Amino acid sequence: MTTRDEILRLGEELMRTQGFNAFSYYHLADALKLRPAAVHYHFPTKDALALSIISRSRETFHAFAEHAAREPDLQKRLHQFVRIFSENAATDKICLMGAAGADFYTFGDETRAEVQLLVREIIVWLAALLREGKASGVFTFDGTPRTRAMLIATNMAASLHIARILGKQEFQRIADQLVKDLCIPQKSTSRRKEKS
Amino acid sequence: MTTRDEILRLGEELMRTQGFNAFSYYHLADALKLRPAAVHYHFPTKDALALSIISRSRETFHAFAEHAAREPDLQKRLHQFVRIFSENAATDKICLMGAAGADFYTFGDETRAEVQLLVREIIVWLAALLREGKASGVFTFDGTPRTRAMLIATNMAASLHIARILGKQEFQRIADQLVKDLCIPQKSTSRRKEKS
DNA sequence: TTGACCACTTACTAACTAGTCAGTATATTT
DNA sequence: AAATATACTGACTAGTTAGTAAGTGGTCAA
Repeated sequence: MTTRDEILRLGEELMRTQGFNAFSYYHLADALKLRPAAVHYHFPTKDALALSIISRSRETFHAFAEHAAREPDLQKRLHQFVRIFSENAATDKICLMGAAGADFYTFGDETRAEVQLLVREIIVWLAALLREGKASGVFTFDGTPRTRAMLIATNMAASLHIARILGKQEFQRIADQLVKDLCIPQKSTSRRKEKS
Repeated sequence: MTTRDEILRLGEELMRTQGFNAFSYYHLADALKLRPAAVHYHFPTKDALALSIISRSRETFHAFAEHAAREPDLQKRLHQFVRIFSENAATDKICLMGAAGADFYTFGDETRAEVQLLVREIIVWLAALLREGKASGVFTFDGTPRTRAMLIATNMAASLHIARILGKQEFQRIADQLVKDLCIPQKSTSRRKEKS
């Protein structure tokens, strides 16, 4: 692992635990046994670092999407998505959407655009999963796949905050109900509902 | 309005726009035409300020709850709750739950406890509304009122992040669908479903 | 009118902040 | 062997940070 990658990894971790404005180049350098100037060598400004962190996270999500595409069971694919957040809840991290959303107005234009791109890609991926799942009768929901994707994404993002504040056990409660809502068309009847 | 109140008001605004670690006592003092030491006079440490901001926000919510209790129509009461967030979306603010959740680990123990109290109170209030609404046939949902309250609270909190990142119009989409989910028992059939 | 209290200001500190620049050791290329 | 590029270090700056301490002007009560 290169120094650049280590800075990005630690930078993202600090961003998602303490917040982007709660750590400095000194913190990064100290933890990686470097001088602060070495961090500036790789990322001239802190905003450039933020941009690279978001960009790297986009690539990570692309890799996830590619991996998830090999899973034919759409319900399991949804679970893979939920598991990303579940792992974050376990390590007291919030997601980049939550972290970058909070620090949004301290970023420059380019970085904001990158955050926008990341969120859009997540929503688009999730909406496609929901659309396909609805068409094949695996998922049931009202409204457009995109709106439903945003409801699920917001559930996941903020449940990481709730997990920090009220306790980790709350995450699973939220996630389980969310999946239930989508996967059990009619709980009290056995009839399957199909629309459009 | 006293200086103390002005500091709290501005502090909360900055916390919910820039983030708690993105403003300083100098920023507060400068905007209020004071010296930084005057801010320290009212709030000795920054964590004491955070505690007071959260505490004040709890009182604001208590006042809201008292006001909302006078509304007999539960659907309208839900709309009043959603309107709080709608106003925040319009002014590019995130809610205190979202802001405090992001900065959670930079707070001291007392302040964290106060954040926990705030979130718990919101969840308890919302769960009570849902329970009452389900019993009277106004709302329909699966799972416990508390879990459903957390799903709705997370939708509201993170939709403010989404509104910043993707645009304000996204908030209303999310809010409308959320209300629809709760208030329209069966969209394609006219049968009412009751459980427990 | 004295004294006490309140809400500050002035002046300060020590630590930290992002960011710069001139070097330097090491490897790679020519 | 010389030139070049990479990945740094050391030393630095100018500005900002939270926080302190001593003093000041005003109000109010005894």
